[in-house]
Order: sequence, then C-alpha cells, then structure tokens
Amino acid sequence: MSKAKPTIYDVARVAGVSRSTVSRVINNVPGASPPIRTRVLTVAAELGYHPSETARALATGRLRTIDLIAVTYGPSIGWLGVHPYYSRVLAGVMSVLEGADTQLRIHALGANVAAEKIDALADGATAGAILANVTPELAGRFYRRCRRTVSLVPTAAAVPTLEADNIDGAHAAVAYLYKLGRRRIAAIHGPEINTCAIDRRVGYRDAVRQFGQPDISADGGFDRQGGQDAALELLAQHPEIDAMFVACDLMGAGAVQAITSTGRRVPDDVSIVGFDDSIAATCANPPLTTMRLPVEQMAAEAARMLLDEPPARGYRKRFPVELIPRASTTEPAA
Amino acid sequence: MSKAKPTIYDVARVAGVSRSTVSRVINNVPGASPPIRTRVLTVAAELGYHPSETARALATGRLRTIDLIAVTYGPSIGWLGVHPYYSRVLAGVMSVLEGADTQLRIHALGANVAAEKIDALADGATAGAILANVTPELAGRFYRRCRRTVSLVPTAAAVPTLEADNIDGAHAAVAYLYKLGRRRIAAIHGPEINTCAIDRRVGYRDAVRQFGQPDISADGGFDRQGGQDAALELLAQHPEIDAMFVACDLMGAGAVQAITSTGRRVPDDVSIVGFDDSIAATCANPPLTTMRLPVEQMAAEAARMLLDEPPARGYRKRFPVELIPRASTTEPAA
DNA sequence: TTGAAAGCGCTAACAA
DNA sequence: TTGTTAGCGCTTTCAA
Repeated sequence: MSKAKPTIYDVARVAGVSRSTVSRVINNVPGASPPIRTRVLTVAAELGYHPSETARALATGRLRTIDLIAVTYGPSIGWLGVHPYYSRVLAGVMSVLEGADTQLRIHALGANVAAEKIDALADGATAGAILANVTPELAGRFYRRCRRTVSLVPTAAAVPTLEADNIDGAHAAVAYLYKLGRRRIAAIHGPEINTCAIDRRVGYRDAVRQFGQPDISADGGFDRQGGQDAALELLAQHPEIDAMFVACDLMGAGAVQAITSTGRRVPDDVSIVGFDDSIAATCANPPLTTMRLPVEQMAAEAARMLLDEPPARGYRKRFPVELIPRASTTEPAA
Repeated sequence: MSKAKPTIYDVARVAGVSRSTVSRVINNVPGASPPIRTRVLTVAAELGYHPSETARALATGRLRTIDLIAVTYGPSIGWLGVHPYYSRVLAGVMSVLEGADTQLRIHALGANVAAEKIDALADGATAGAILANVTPELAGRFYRRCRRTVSLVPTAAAVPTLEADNIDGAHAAVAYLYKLGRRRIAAIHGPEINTCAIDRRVGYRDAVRQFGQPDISADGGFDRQGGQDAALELLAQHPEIDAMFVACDLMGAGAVQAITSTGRRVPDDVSIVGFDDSIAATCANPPLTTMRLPVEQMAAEAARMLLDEPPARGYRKRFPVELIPRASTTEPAA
C-alpha cells in the first residue's frame, strides 16, 4: 500500500490520459469527452484523490481564503471566547462560505502586537479580509496594503464599511423608554476606543438632550462585570433613575443583576434597553429588550462582497437597528 | 510603481544575490555571511517583501494549518453563533497559535452534508484537525484518513481524545445539591446525539440512584428555549421539585427564567446547578452555580499536541470538572 | 559561503 | 478533444 497521497499525475497515469485532461475533468471545464470524464472520475475516486489546495493556489495565483481579523483590546484574547459578538460574525461569514470553495482563517491580535502584525496580514490576504473590530488607524493602515477589505465597524474614511446605525439605534432606545413614561434615563457606555460605543454614546446624548432630560452616564467597558459595577454606582448616586440604556447586552445582563440585587424590580422600578440582541439578552432574567444588530447579515454580506467584487474605496452601507421588546421594559400603554 | 507583490526573485535581483541566498536569509538558516544577510534583509524590507505562504507550503510539503471542525446538529449553522462553547474552543486554540506560524481554519458542517464533506477535510488537513463536536461515527471515519486528529468530546475508541469528566461532573453536581439538603432533584438533559450530554445523563442517574431519590428527567436540547420549556414542564408535573441539575448553562439560564416566572424563588424554592461555566451562567439572574468545563485549556492542549507530536491512537486524557458556586444555590451550611 | 538547478502539484496557454 | 510545455514562488540538494 502506497503511503503518499495520490497526485494528479497518479490519476493521469492510471487512467491513461494526460494531466491536463485530469485537470479539466476535476475542475469541470469543457474539453473532455464524457467517456474519458467518467473514467478519470472513477480512477480518482478509487485512488482517493483530492487536489492539493496549495498547488492549485500557487498555479492560479488566487488562494480562496477570507481572513477574519479581530483585535482584542483588554488583557488577552480571552475576550474572543467571551463576547458573543465574534460568534455571530463567524456564523454569518460561514453561512456564505458553505458551498463556496473558500476557507476562513481567523486572526485574533492582542492590542499590543496588532500594529506589527497587521502589515503581514494585509500582504498575505487573498480573497480579502473582514475587520471585525479594528481601530480606524489600524484599519486605514491595513487598507493601504490590501484593497479587498471590509470593516464591520465605523472606521477610517477610505475603508469600505458595513456599519450598523448605532447612533440612530441608541436614540431609538432612549426614545422608546421616554415613550414608556420614563424620565430619568441613565446610560452605561462602552470603551472610548470602540467606534460603535462612541456612536451609541452620541445617540444617547442627543436623545436625552432632545427630551430635555439629564445626561446620567457611566462607563461599563463592554463586559458583564463592568455593566454590573456601573449600574450599582449609578443607582447609588442617582437613586431616582427609572430607566437605563445599556450599550451592549453583556453589560445589560450585569445591570439587571445589579438592579434586582438592590431590591428594585425590572421593569417596574427600572426599565432597561440593551444593545446587540446577543445571547446575553435572552439569558438575562428578565430577558432584555434590546436594539438588534444584524451582525450575521452584515458579516455574510461582507463575505459575499469579498467573494465577488472588492468594494470601492470609501464604500459605506448602513444597516438599520431594530427594537426587540422583551420583559425588561414595560409594555407600552395600548 | 510596480503593482505586483515582490517575489523572492525581485529581492535577489535587487540585492545582487541568488534566490537561494535570499531563502536562507529569510528562513534564518546557516549559510549566509552577516554582510549579505543584512543587505538582503534591508532590500526585503524596502521592497515590502513577504514570502508567499502558498509557494512555501508547496515547496516544503507542509502547510501549517490547523482545522477546527464542528458539526452543527439542528436546523442551521446558526448554532455556531449562539452556543458559547465554540467561542471558548476558538479562544483556546488561538491562544496557542499566537506566535506559532500556524493558521486556523474553521469548518462548520451542517449535519446533512457532514458525511460527504468529512473525507475531503481529512485529506486536506495538514498540521492536524480538532474535532469540536463530531459524532463518534464521523470522527472514526475522519481518523481513518487523518491521524493528526484530536476530539474534544468522548468519541470512537481509536480517535485521540481530550475529554472532560462529564460523568463525574454531573454526579458531583447532584451530590452538591443533595448535601445542601435538596431531595427532589430534577434534571434537564441535552440531545442524545451528543456524547457529552449522554455522559452527564449517566452521572445524574447514578447519583440520584445512589442517594435513593427519584429520577425526574426532561430533555432540553442544549439551548435556552429548550431549557425554559423543559423546566416549566417539570414544575407543572412535579411541583415538589426543590432542585434542578441542568446539563448546560444555556438551558440553565432558561430554567431560571421558567422558575421565577412561576413565582418560585431561586435558590430558596428551587436551587439550580448548570454545566459548562459559559457566559450564560454569569448572565443568568441569579447567576448560575455550575460545573466548570476547562474548554479553553482543552482546546489549547489539543492545538499544542497537533503542533508537536500527533497523538497516539486511542490516546485519552481526562480533564476534571470543577464546581463554581454562585447564587443559584444556597450557601452550604457552614 | 554562494549559486545553479530540480522540483512541490497544479493550471493554462498553445499545438496537435 | 487531447497532450505538451511552461510556469506559479519557494525550498533544497548538489556543485563550485
């Protein structure tokens, strides 16, 4: 029994044809008679032949690979394992790649090494790259070396971007709480380094200003513990709070815990609206009303763009954010 | 300005040396004088040269890539985006690959197409494959074509496996509830197709039998909604229940919601122990006491094994499962 | 220490 | 319709 994996040459020899013919059959391109075609296919199956992606890539020049790049701010890449956002991006991308002969490579860069590695990644990209969570500066730098790039968060002007309407979403969340009769609407924000967090902050501020209500803000760092801590602090300093806008569901889940732990009830005493519609929203108790970010759709569309045409410089598409009412807010008066 | 990416040939020409020399310098192998070395390095930097992974892989025969394979049972690969388990596997693998010149490819196979695709994946694997959630049958088939394989769930005898001690963990969870004074300990189990779920079921049954208590079981399908539905049904049919063992935290979060929605209190009326220690456990309210699965560690070790030595046939390593007490159980009497 | 030359497995002109 | 012949960009003997 031969150890080595069969090559196209083996198939050609056994089938008694040339390698080009085998190649034509395997790639399903015209220029091979049906009888030959079936014979080659049979031999290939018998030998257990599978074309080498590597050789194919080298010969054609195009390696069908999409790179998904996430920069993890904070201590470690543990974030990747914790934040539901990445799983959703992954699921969206994979749904498109299923069937396409394209593979997905994942790169999680610690913030400290991101700058030095980003260039090599940009040069190594083939089908293209999806920037899941990269700062504008790094994204711009990446884009300079690799045109086939799509960012999933607001970023540098040149970089093609699919972005959720974070400002509008945050505004809508506050407006919803206001419509429900809430007047002391506090907010827990994400880190300043995150462009989504920045936009949601803007949306919140615009809204409370518009409604003539006070800006009561705290920082939660986009994780559950941060949300819990921030909520406790807010409640201690502003006991009159009757609603919270929380810039991501993970923090929202923490905020719910904080609120109920002080003896207040959700939604009666304090209503909450989160952001993302991640798994954290449905696992919270009561489950969170939230602004749904169509992450899977966005990621899928990004992947599709890369497979087809590289997006134009400065391309922008904005995805609407949808209110998903759940038990953390009272039903609006009918 | 030249559009094409510079090749090793360009560097050689500009530096006035042969391609072999450039190769030696780039790969840092002996056989190049310091002066030449620095010159080549300088030129390479100026040209922005990065070696082609593809060409290198073809020449050396080894492509440094680890394949992570998940079969998603159920309707779609949406599971991947929802279940926190996968993110943790990913984080564990990535932590090892950071630094190693190895890349990670992800494959999510729908259960319907898994059988036909698994062979091609096995043949295409290079550094090796990690089977995140593959049935014993498919895993065995995979292993026959690719020795460099590690499964993260209990599986066919031949396939090298890193497995959590699910049976012991489930037993310990029930024992803990029993020690806390609980006597009517119900269980919500995962799908029969999942070997982890099977083991946890066994552990639960052994434990209740050992304590002389009734087996009160329901199926929850490993998702939140399933956990919620199962819990409601259990409470309706067995109002005397004073504790629940829930085979994953996602279902546990749903169970907490179900229990509190019937007016019962957690942990006073019904105590809960989950499984996994996933993000769902900390987002639940109250947060779940759970049996922690060291998923990241297991995934990291799997990756490390593949990078070093392919594990021996039938290799087994068992990881202990640790109780993490949180607010969904009462504190044990001091 | 350096260079020349032969591949790695495949694709894609070009001939036949 | 089929085969012949160059490469793709790199590594790696083998000579010099």
